[in-house]
Order: sequence, then structure tokens, then C-alpha cells
Amino acid sequence: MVISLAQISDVAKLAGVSPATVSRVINGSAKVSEEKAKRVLEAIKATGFKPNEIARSLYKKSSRIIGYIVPSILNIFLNEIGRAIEEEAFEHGYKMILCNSDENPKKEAAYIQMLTAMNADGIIITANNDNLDEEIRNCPLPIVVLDKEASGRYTAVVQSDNYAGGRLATEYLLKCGSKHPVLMRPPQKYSSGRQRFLGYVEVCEEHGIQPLYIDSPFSSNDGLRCSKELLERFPYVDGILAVNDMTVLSLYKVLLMQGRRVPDDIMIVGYDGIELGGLMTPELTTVLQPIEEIGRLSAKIIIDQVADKTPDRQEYILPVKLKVRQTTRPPAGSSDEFGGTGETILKKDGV
Amino acid sequence: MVISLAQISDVAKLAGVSPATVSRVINGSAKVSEEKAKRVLEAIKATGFKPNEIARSLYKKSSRIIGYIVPSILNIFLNEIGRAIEEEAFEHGYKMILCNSDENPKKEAAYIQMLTAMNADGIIITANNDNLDEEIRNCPLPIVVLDKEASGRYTAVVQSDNYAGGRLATEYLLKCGSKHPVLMRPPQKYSSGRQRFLGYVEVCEEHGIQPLYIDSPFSSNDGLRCSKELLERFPYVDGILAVNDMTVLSLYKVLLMQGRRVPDDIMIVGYDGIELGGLMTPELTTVLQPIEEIGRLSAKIIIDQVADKTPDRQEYILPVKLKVRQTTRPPAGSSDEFGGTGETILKKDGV
DNA sequence: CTTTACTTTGAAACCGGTTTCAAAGCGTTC
DNA sequence: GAACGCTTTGAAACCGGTTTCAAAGTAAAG
Repeated sequence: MVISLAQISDVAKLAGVSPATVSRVINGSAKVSEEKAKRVLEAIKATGFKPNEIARSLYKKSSRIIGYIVPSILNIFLNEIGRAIEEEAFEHGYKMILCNSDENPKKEAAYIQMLTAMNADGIIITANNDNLDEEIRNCPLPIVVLDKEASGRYTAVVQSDNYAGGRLATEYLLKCGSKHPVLMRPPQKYSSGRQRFLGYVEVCEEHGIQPLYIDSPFSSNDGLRCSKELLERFPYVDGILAVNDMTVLSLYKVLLMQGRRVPDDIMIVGYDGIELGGLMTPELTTVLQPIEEIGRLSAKIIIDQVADKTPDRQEYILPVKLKVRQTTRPPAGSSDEFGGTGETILKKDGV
Repeated sequence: MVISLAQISDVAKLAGVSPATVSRVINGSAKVSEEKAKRVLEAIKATGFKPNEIARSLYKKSSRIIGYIVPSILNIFLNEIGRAIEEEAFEHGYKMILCNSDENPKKEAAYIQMLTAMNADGIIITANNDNLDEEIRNCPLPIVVLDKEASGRYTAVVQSDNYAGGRLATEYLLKCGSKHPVLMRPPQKYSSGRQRFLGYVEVCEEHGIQPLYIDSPFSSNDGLRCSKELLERFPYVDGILAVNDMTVLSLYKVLLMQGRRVPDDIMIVGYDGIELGGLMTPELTTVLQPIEEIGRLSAKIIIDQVADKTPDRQEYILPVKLKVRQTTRPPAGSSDEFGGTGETILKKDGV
């Protein structure tokens, strides 16, 4: 069953005007006599006319679409950011489309090309393969990168303060009395991972403690393996800085099997602040990334870019907080939030 | 920084041929002499030319894009389906874009319009608002609906066998010795919810047991409230059929607070079969929906539709299985899978 | 050597909108 | 009542590809 859609010429004919006039009525791009405008509006309603966005954007070179490319559609943290992007976008008359690159550079390239070719107004992309640089160089759209160092041709980089996050979690764990905190070290190929590691190491050194860590990927598949390995290598561990919130589910499983109690024997601090952390039992103490802000800011940058064409590249580093819940034994007299500078850091650098 | 993209005319000029010839080389749509083809390919490489998909699809009326509209980007079950759609699509040279309607009919309508306007090749949409019927009627694209009754103008409906799922979970719980199983009843406005309820009720009646239930939305926000209410109203409960896997996290929390042990005091059977169920502690016994098949089939239907234009509407009901893990006390001599017909039910009905 | 058949090719039309441009319509002013 | 300025309007060009169509070129057949 093919339904044929009304075109602008159909509307024009019905209203007894030219297509140009119909276009002017739709877009309000020029004055049209009240008389004719009324006839046009009626004709639009009668025909059920919806302008063909393809034709429109072929001329306008803007489709009011923001593309969001993620390595996995199953990453809850990234999806929560996506929701914020979507909300900000929609409030400004934009739409967000989410593309799953599946950690596959070919798909990533294909989606960048698709978004370019469909005249999207910008791309928000998360930490990705480095061999994508050529694709990005050839892409004329504004590109906002999440969670990556500001190298290559990007319009802006939006991140939370991973260094502060690493420090915050470590300091709190020590303050709660952990003597041997161990870090599930995030992948060092990402600057976010390096920064967090740095924060951890520095705090350890400031307290004269030996930094201990085990390398951990972000994917939840590896959570179980890493958790087991951690406990084997550091059986005396009494505090764990998880690579992210999701991994903590696996950690719980291993700890329970070994009969270790949380937070009595081992304290845990997660990372990200996804909603799931609050649903776990015990509820997860974690470093809150400003998920909402990251998403909204990224979308806003692209929307502003469309209007302004401001050419200078910027790097935004948003502050993090610690959300204290049940996986830590709080020191006396503490509230449920801890630290965080509250300041957004903004580095400008010309292109 | 604006990078201007090469156009087909630039390539043509460089290769000393007409744009038509370049187009023919790119698409293989007609024979071109080896000599010229070679020159064209070189010119394409030299200019870095990428055809503008907008212009292309304006003429072709196909963008090789499949739209997937979900009520929430945070629904893990739907995202796992999305991943399968994406994989199937990509293998056939299609791309999937995910649109988050946020349970907002306006957004839903906006995205349907967007996908129509961008010449997407089809839409896959999940259980949604009924007042969308007009939008769907006006949409000329193939539409596959997940998890909804076959009413309205749809190309196909793809579902898993919710009736069988309801029966399966209930039967297994009884077989494991539950005397008072309680159902977290899914929303009855969806046919999937009604079918599951029906399956539950029938099995109860067959065993001379009183059906007990409490209405539960799918959203994880309501999980805690529903779980508490369930235990208040049915304190003697010894088996719970959860509304979905995600909700079980909240259930665990409440049960642990009350000191009830799983599966010793209360057994739980989840629903959906998301990966998260295996990460929980204890690992969740659950009804496995054929997530991969649902996604791939939906995508395949649209891809075939593009090629064939087969007009008849179909309803696919895919079989479910029970995955036995740790939240049930298995009856003697049982394996880790239970029941399931293994047959896909296919209802054809002309339009 | 002419006729016929087939292949290769570029000019032009097309997809469905938006915008430019110039003409027509109308009111003011001198 | 002629000249001027302003507004409204439609014809045509445009966006960047794809495809049709007819012409030109080539090979085979008579």
C-alpha cells in the first residue's frame, strides 16, 4: 500500500497560487496577503501536505538533526547522556539520532559519512578509535567529542573533570578508613582514563600509600574477570575504585561468593552516577559525572555553532561530585555529598 | 572552519567526462569504457568526493535508513533489540537510526515525520500511544510494530509469544514448589501485557490456585514502589513473576531489607532476558524473549519490503524460553532450559 | 560500401523544495 | 496625470545528484 504524499505544487494549485507563495507561507520568509495566506493554509490542511525535508535540506544545507555516535547502544552511561542531548535538541527544534558504531571503525566512518551526507547540523561522538581522524578531517560538520583529548579537528571537547574525579574517590575512600584502596584502572588510551589514574596516584602519594591497580575495560562483559583477578592479586584489599558503576554488579557477585561484606570488609566507590547505582543493593557510593550537563552542553554547542559559526575551538571540563550511599562506611559527621569544586573549567584555544 | 566538499561536477571536470558518466561509474548503473572509468576513479580519489546522500535520495526516494523509535533510550531490553536491528541492517547495507520519543506523542509524531521526510526505508516502532494512528496512517513507509496488537495500518507486527511466556513462568514456578505465586502484572493497555496476564491466570486456574497480582509499569522508577506494595499486600508470597528483569533489582532491595532470602523464602522469575539478569546476584531465572530474532526479523521485513513490495500484512509471534538460573529452587532432574515450543507462529492477514 | 544493431556518451529533465529577480499592482507625491 | 517607491507575486534558477533520451561512434551483416 503506497500512499502518495501531497507536494507543494498540489497545494499551490488548490489554493490558486504559485509554489513560491506556498513556501513563503510555510516558512514565513516573506509577506503574503492575508487573503492568499488563508487559502494556502486551508489547502495545506485539505491535502495533508508535509514538506519533504530532503528537498528542503538539499537547498538549505541544514536538516536540524544532531547525530550522536556511541560505541555501544548498551552503554547506560552514554545513553543517559543521549537522553539529555535529545531533550536539549528538541527544545530548540532539533532532533537527535543515535547511531551505534559497535566499536567498529568502519561503522563509525559510515555513520559520520551518513550524517554529513544528510546535512546533519553536527555530530557528537564519544571516545573512539584514533584511526578515525581522516574521516573527521573530511567532515565539514561541527563535531563535539566527549571523553577524549582535544587533538584533531574538533569543534569542542566536553568532558567531566576526570582528574578531580579520580582524586575525589580516592580521598573519600581514605577518609573512610581504607588502608589499601585498589583502582580498577580505566583504559589508558583515553585521556579520561589517564586523568583518573593520575588523580588516584597523586592522592596515594600524598598519603604515603602504594598505588595499586588492575587494568579494566569499560565493557560489562569483562567485569567478572577483572573483579576476580583483582581479589586474587590483592586479597588484602579493603577499598575498590570501580572502573564504572556497571562493573560493580560483577564485583558484588564475586565478593558475595567469597563471603566478603560491603561495606564492612570492603568499601566500593563507583564511577559515572547512572541511575542503576541507586537500584543496587547495597546502593552504590559513586562519583557523579554531570550527565545532564554534558549532554545539554554538547547539544547547545552545536546549535550555537549553526547560528554563530564561531570558529574557535573550546574544551569544557565539567565538575564532578561524589554521591555517598551505602558502599562506604562514612566518617563521622559527613553529608551525602563530598567535595567537587563546582566550577566549570573552560580552555579556549584557537584552531 | 568550513570544508567545502567536492561535487560530482568537480570530479567530472577533472576526469574530462560528464557528470552522468561519473554517476554511472559510482553506481555501476551502466557500462562505461575502461579508459574513462579509470580516469573517473582517479578523479574521485584525488578530490575525495563523497556523493551527497540528500541529493541522491531526493531522486531515488530511498536512503537505506531504518528508523527505530523507542519510548525510552534507557530501556535496556529495547536497546538490545536495537543492537540486533542495527546488525541486520548493516549487513544489508542499511543504517539504523534510533529515535527517542520519551513517551511523548508529539516527539513520536515528529520523528515519524522526520523519517518520512528523509526518505527512510521503514520504521520500527515499539508499543506506543494509540493517538498516533493518524500519523501512522499518513506515513507511506513500511512500519513494523513491536509488542502491540495488530490494529491500524502496519506492515507487520513482531512479538514474542507473551501468552506462552506467561504460562511458562507460572508453570515453572509452580513446578518448583511455589504455593502462592504473585504476578507483577504488566500494563493491560498493551496486548503483550494482556497476553502474559492471560497465560498466568489460566495456569493458576488449571492448578486450582488463586491468581494474585499487582499492577506494575515497565519503568524502573516504579519498581521500588511496586515491590513494596506487593509484599505488603501479599506477605505470604513465595514466588514472584516480575514485570521485567530490570524491576528485579528493586525487588532484591526490598526483599533484602525485609530479610527474605532468594530463592529460599521467595523465588523470582524475571521477564525479557536482558544481559543484566546474568550479572545480578543471585543470577536471575527469567523468560527469555528472542531478542536477537525480534530485532533481526523486524529489520529483515523492512529490507524485503523495499525489494518486493509485498503488500500483505503479517503478524509474527516468536517463541520464548525459560532460562533457569539462581532465583528459583529447581525441581529434581531439571536442566537450565524449560519448555518453549520452538515454533514461530505466523498469522497472515490481507490488508 | 551501405544498412542495421548495438554500445558509449553528454545534454537535459527530474526529484521537491527555497530563493532570487523582475514585473505587476497600488498608493503617494509633485 | 506622470513619476516614484513600496509591496506582493510568479517564473525561473538553484541545491547535487540520477536517469532518460537521442546522438555519435563502432562493429557486424548483407
